[in-house]
Amino acid sequence: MAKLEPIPLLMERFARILQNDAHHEGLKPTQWEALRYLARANRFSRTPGAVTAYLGMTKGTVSQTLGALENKGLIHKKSDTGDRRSVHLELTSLGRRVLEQDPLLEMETAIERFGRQDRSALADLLQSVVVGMLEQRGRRPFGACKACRHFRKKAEKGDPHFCNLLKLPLTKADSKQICIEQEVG
Amino acid sequence: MAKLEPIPLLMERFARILQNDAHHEGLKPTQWEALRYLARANRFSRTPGAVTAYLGMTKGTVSQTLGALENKGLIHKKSDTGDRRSVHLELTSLGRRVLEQDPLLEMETAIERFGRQDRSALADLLQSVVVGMLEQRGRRPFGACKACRHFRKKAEKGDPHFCNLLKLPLTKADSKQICIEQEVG
DNA sequence: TCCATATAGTATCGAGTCGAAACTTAAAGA
DNA sequence: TCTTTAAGTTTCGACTCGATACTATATGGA
Repeated sequence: MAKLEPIPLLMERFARILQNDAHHEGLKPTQWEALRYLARANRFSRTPGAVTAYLGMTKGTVSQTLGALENKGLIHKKSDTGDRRSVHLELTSLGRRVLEQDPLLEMETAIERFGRQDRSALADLLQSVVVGMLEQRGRRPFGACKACRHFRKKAEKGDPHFCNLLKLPLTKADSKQICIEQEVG
Repeated sequence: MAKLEPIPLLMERFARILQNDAHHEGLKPTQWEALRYLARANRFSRTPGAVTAYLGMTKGTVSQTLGALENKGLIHKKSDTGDRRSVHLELTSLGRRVLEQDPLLEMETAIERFGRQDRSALADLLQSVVVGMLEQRGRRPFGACKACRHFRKKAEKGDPHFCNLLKLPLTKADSKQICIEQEVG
């Protein structure tokens, strides 16, 4: 193995490769990121505000990106029946189909060459760094609902899970998705 | 530690953080990348063509980015006295000063929390992934001159090193910088 | 020598990114 | 009710980015 480059520079090069790959299917890198997020976010977290917080950008920029996705027919906007200021976002079936061509999947082959141990070590270190950097910047982690301290597991078979923050029942699907409100235990 | 996210998604989030951080000092992310590259490239590799190959973008885009850096007074263009098609790029002293404010340096604190072993493991895995992805895409690694198979170490104290591809003598500084021609042993 | 071809780089176009700031509704609180 | 806060959109200007066309110079034959 050749001499190792500094970690920040490796990360920068990595980020650039991802960025370049993400110019496919007529979508831009940021549009892919928003689309991916919406596919993984639970129903409380599929709003322009949540996308803004997740991506860490200004709401104006995100509004434009979501507008572009809507124009392409990949997402659908629906205003909240309760709070009429807020908007709910849903992937369309076309949006779901496009996501199957996600260029980020290309990365899998470059990672498969590692064994389970190495992959797990890499994921562990990366997650530490990412969470650390998010904390430094005062941002939420956006982890899975079920890994949140507000999550209450169903008591008996057949019951729903429960979010103790929003005071709402949760389906199994909800609990697997990422949530803007997530707070680690 | 919370449940681990998939590696591609961690990388995506990481890349986004870097991208957002890179909107400082009046520079854009791509401009930082080009500036960083030019600070680390040896004299054979400080041309628009080399920057293009390093960043993996089209030459038109890179030409514009370099134009922006020149307008800001951070780099200086000089046409080659031999081949009058080609251009040599140099950082100005202002460019060097701006680079001291590089937002990528912020990342250091998030990495310092790890021990030597973890950092080294992370660098090792990352470099494997990056090199693998570059190979997949038919791109050059752009490693350090002295790690290249064309590199010939100086025979005696006082002598220069030598590049066996370009048939040119190399200073110690040259040999530490990154080279577009680099090929691993 | 002439000419085709390749190479280094620039210019232009159109869609999109991005932060900043102004703006529009709508909710919430005093 | 009046003010403040919150969710989103709109507009602006500089820049990104691939695609395409273009200029100028080099190179390698016939």
